[in-house]
Amino acid sequence: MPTARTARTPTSSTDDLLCCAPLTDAPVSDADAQMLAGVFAALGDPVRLRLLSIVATQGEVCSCHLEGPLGKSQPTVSHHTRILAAAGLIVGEKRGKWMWWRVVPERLDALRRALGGQ
Amino acid sequence: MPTARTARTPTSSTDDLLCCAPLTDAPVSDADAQMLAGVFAALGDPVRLRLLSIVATQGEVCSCHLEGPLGKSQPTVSHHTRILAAAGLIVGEKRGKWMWWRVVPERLDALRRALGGQ
DNA sequence: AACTCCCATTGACAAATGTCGATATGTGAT
DNA sequence: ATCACATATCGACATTTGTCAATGGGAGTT
Repeated sequence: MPTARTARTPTSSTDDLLCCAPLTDAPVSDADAQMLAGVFAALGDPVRLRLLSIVATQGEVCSCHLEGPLGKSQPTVSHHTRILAAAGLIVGEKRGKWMWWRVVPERLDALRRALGGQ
Repeated sequence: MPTARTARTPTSSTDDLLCCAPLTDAPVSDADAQMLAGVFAALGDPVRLRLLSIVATQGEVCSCHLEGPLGKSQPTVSHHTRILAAAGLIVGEKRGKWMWWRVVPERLDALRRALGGQ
C-alpha cells in the first residue's frame, strides 16, 4: 500500500455564512457534503438547468412562462421549481394569481466558492 | 398572463473551450444543459463530494486510500471514481497495481464560470 | 353566485441510482 | 507457476427520481 502525496496547505480561513469552505482546501465534512450534494443535485437535471437559466436571464419569471420554453407539463414545472427553491437557488413570491420566481445570486456565489480555485 | 421583466444584456462573448457560457447570461442550450447537468449530477452525491475533496486536498490519491475515509466498499468506491472521471472532474493513472487519482482544476474552473456571477 | 385561470398536491409508473457480494482481470512478488 | 493484492465488472436489490393525468385550492373576473 503506497503512501499519500503532495498535501496542500489547509487554508480554511473563514467559513462563509452561506455555505462551506472550498472543497479543494480541506476534506469537506459529512454534514457539508450532504448539504452541498443537495444543491448540486438540484443542478443535476437539464430541465432544471434550463429553468434556472431562463429565470436568471429574465430576472423574474412566473411559472406560466416556463411551461412553454421547457416543454414540460405544469405539474413537472412545479416539481422542478420546488426542488430549486428547496436548494435555495431560486425564491418565489406569489402576486395575485401568479407565482414569480427569481434567482438567489448569493447562493450561486456560495456554490462557486465551494468549488474552490479562488 | 403577465409579461416578462428586466431582460438583461445577453453578453455571450466567446464560449470557452471547456464548457459553456455562464447560465446567467443567456438561456443555456439544450445540449449544454445536458452536458452541464451531467457534471453537476456527478457532484450531487455526498460520497462523491467527499471523494473529490479528499483527492483535491491530497493532490494525488490511490483508490485503496479512499475506501477507508469514505466508509464504502471497494466496488462502490470504484463506481464513484468512474462517475467523477466520466464527468471530467478527476483523471486516473495506473501505476503498478495502484490507480492514482487527481482532480482536473480546469474542469472546476469551467464549472465556476458556468455558474455565472462575473 | 358561477366561471376561469394559475399553481400545488396526489397517485402512479418507468427509469435511473447507490450499494454490496461475488467474480474476473491484471500486476507484482515468491 | 503460484500466490497475494488492487481494481474493475457483473448481478441483484432497494431507493430515489422524473414525468404526467387527475384532483384540489386560491385568486381574480363576470
